[in-house]
Amino acid sequence: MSTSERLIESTRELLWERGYVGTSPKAIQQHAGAGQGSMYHHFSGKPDLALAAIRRTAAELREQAERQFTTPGTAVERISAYLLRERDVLRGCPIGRLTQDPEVLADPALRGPVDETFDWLHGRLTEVLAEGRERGELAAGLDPADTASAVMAVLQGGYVLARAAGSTEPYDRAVKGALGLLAAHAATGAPAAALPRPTRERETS
Amino acid sequence: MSTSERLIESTRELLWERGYVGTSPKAIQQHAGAGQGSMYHHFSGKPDLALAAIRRTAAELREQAERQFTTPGTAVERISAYLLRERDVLRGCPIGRLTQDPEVLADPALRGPVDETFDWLHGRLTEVLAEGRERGELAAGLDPADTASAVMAVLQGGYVLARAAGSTEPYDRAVKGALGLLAAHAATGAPAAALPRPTRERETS
DNA sequence: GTCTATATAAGGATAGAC
DNA sequence: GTCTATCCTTATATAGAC
Repeated sequence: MSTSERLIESTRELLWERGYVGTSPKAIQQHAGAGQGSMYHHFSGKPDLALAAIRRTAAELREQAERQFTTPGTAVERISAYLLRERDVLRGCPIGRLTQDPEVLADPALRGPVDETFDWLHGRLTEVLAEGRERGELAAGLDPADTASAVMAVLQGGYVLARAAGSTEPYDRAVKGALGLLAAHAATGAPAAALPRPTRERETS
Repeated sequence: MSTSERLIESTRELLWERGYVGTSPKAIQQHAGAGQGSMYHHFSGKPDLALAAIRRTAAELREQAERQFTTPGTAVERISAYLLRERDVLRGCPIGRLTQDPEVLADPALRGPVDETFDWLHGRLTEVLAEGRERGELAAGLDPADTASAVMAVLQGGYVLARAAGSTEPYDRAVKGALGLLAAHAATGAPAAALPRPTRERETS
């Protein structure tokens, strides 16, 4: 892997774990096994490097999410697949995390990918839910856009609760609770069966 | 207000806005209008001061939440009151925020109040929901503990989404979506009416 | 209790040799 | 492209006078 690649990957790791303020150029260099000059040769500084890292993380998140959405099955099944996907719960969301960094939010370039990622996700989830409603899988009274936001919030909030507890339990409960509510809102006759639930620690995203 | 009080209050503000790593003793002192010696006279250092600040914020959060829970009305109404309460959405949750600070999570003393606050909140919400189920307001199939986690997650996640978007919209949508799902899960005949929704920016918690 | 030195490390970067 | 030297600022205290 090239030095530039290693720098980006190291920055992704550190941003995820320590956030923007908590990540120093020196820490990145050491993690990447690169010298100062090397870093400042490839990138103009910390914000530039962070931008590259954030963009890549955002792109990866979209790819992974899209995989659950294009799965065959009912809307509830696809939403379940998304929420129940194996995740590194205790590390939290690498994109949602950036939301707590005032310097990230203050910089339009850094904030852009964060905002756009959630926007895209909301759009996709809304589509899936709207489709399910049209097919009669979900009650007509369900608002796809609002429900999509609720699903995303359960995910993001589940991470927060899990980190506070130092355990995935609150995350698992929240997902289970949300899917329970969603299944109850399914039009009569729709299966809305729960899928198996593998949650492991320590695994990329 | 005493110097020590001003230091604690300033720390609360800064922790909320910038987090633990992002908050320096110097910044606290300036915000409090206190000198270095003053701060180190009253507190042994940054962790000590942060502990006092976090404890107070946690206590305040509990008091505010308890107010919504002791309100008269059905379970869904009390949950609605809690979620729809006026909040400073774009500032996020002053306790949930700490969850993104590795140094806070790594220090049992600092992490304790965070963990306990969510634990307490989960217990209270579970009670409210269980009560509603017993009274026949909610379907028997609803799991109070899981649903309580889902409600908390919607709140915490709603903050995250709102900050990413720079707008309260995703938060409002998530809450609306969640209450919609919850209302649908109410036993037939229960009112589960939506309450008015005032969300303002810039207001203490 | 508060103020003013003083101190060591880290943050974030530039300059210029190789 | 990478390395070393150097620079200024901030972070986080400690020491001791007032």
